[in-house]
Amino acid sequence: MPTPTKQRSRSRPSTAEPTTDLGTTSRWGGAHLRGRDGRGLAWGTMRMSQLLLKTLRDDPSDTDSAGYALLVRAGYVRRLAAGVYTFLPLGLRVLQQVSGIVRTELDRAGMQEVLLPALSPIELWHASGRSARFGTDAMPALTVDGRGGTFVLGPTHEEVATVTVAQEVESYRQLPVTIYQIQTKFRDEARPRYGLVRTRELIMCDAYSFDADASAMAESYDRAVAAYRAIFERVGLEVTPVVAQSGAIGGEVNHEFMVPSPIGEDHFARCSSCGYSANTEAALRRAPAAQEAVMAEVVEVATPGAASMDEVLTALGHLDIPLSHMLKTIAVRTAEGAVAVISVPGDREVRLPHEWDLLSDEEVAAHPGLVKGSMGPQGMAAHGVRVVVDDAVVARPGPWVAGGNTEGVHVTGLHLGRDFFADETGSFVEVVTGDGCPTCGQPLELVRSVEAAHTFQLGLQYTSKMSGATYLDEAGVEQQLWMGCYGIGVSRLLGVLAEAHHDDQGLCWPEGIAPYDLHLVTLGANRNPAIAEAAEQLVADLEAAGFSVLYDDRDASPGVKFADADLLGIPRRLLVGGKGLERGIVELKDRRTGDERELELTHAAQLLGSS
RNA sequence: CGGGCUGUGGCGCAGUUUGGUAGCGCGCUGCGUUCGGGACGCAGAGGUCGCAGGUUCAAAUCCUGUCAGCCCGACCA
Repeated sequence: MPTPTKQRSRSRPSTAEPTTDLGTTSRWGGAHLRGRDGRGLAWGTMRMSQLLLKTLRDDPSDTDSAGYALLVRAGYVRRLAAGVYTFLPLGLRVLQQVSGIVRTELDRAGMQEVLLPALSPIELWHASGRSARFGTDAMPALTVDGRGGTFVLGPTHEEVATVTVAQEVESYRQLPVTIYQIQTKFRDEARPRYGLVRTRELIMCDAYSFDADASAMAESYDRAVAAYRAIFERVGLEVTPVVAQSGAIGGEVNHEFMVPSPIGEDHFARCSSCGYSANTEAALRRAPAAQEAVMAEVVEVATPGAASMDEVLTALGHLDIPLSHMLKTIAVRTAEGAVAVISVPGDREVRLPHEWDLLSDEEVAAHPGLVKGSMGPQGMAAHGVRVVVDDAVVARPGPWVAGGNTEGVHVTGLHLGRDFFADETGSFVEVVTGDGCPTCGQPLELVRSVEAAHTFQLGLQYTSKMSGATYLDEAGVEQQLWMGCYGIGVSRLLGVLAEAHHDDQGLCWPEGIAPYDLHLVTLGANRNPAIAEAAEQLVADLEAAGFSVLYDDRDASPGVKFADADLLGIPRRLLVGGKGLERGIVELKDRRTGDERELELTHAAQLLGSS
């Protein structure tokens, strides 16, 4: 239920007649004339005969998901360009509902709302070092050249937030402080998809905390995470915060907030028995059970031209070796800068730890001992290359098939501990459903999901580079600010919500998210003035009771009105028609369940308010 | 950024193979009949066929280029 403010006067008659008194519900009496109750949406009534809305019977051709197709068909959003959307009145109302919830929860957590500029001078990005990444895929930012120089259309706001707080904060007495904003961000997305889920222009809520030291930063972080959980709870989405990186390097903490969804572009691993969860880049799995080694001799086999696992398998076809007994070996640079090879079973994908990078073809070619397409872990010590092997290789020491470290040659019968030696072992494969949970050993499952929010403990990453991001401590000593940042995709949430709440007929918004509380439909009002009068009176009663109402006063056929009501997805539909009016009742239908109920017309507003 | 496909009234599409001057459904406007789950009749409005060149007596149709969009992949703060 909404928590309507009941301070509006009851003495505001609703009438279909045009009037010069803008204080009444005139024929122009849209919500925009009626004020807001501080936080939630404007209450009052929107007449569909006045609403900027056109519903579509068919799916537009460019829709790629059910929720997005319905948002377009129901007239909530329109696409202007790839990944760029217009919010029409209904869509904006939903957006405002979601941002209202975000605001309430963040304010409650002690954060303070600001509005940072979308445009920021590129010098700021030079200072943080992030401009160097603009040309890469790592940070596809958009820039504009103006008279004042080059500006970045903000993809995120760590720099601006840091500068802003640095200007205002001078003393430990002012800490901690967390600011947030709800604002449009710009990202030069390579491939926009799924309507509002992956866009080039997006509405995001981003928060930035500043603290005196690491432990205070961690406290702010925990508060932000708790606030984010509360937000997801209120919008009715299941969320799992997952560890986003292995944390092996640098101790940087960060979590992705994953919402399971059919339109998810990510997967995360989840253990239903102990609650372990991590995204696929960070997820570990328990070492497989040890197997007895079957000793075999090392044999070189010619595999001309075979570089990929499949090609090698084909070249060795006569030996009948399963993919899982082949070693996939790739060359990498570790976070410390050392060259290493990682060997995993051939039927698994390598998981690179945080800040480890694949060696480029040129680097491989330049390194003696590394042969692209024929790499193996044996004999690497002689070339100063570290050998990292996955636990599965430890569990089953041999025999393995690997590259022969010579062009066109592979080797069979390799054994760990005899023919090659591990400098480091661990979980280096991407987990798959059925792998053992690293903490409890029960099977993990992979869940398709959307990243709906992301939180970071940034530490001194920005504040150490941006000048003036310091404060004086109790001893009068200058200290650097410890920073955290927290982003939640507000417009993306809309896309996820539409995907999560719909059926074959249309959208089914949850209460508190829907653009209006009630959808009032009349049937036959143009032929029977009594129906129009009854509906007008009901609208007035509902308004007085604090409800926002979408009033279908159009002269349209019943089928059209019903179909539109289902499509728009407002939780409860009220129907005033000839049949019911004879008995003095109005019919109430729940959009989601389809349950119908009759209410006494004269007390309907009261009954709805107390139910 | 690679590979594939598609651009024709507001929306969804046919027409392109075999060049002959644009059509269907929905929507829209007017009038009338209807009216409790996307009604019907009659009369209308609306398109330089993405754009630019070229071939031809003639181009939505053939050729070249270009732009945009979609799908698969790569990538993803």
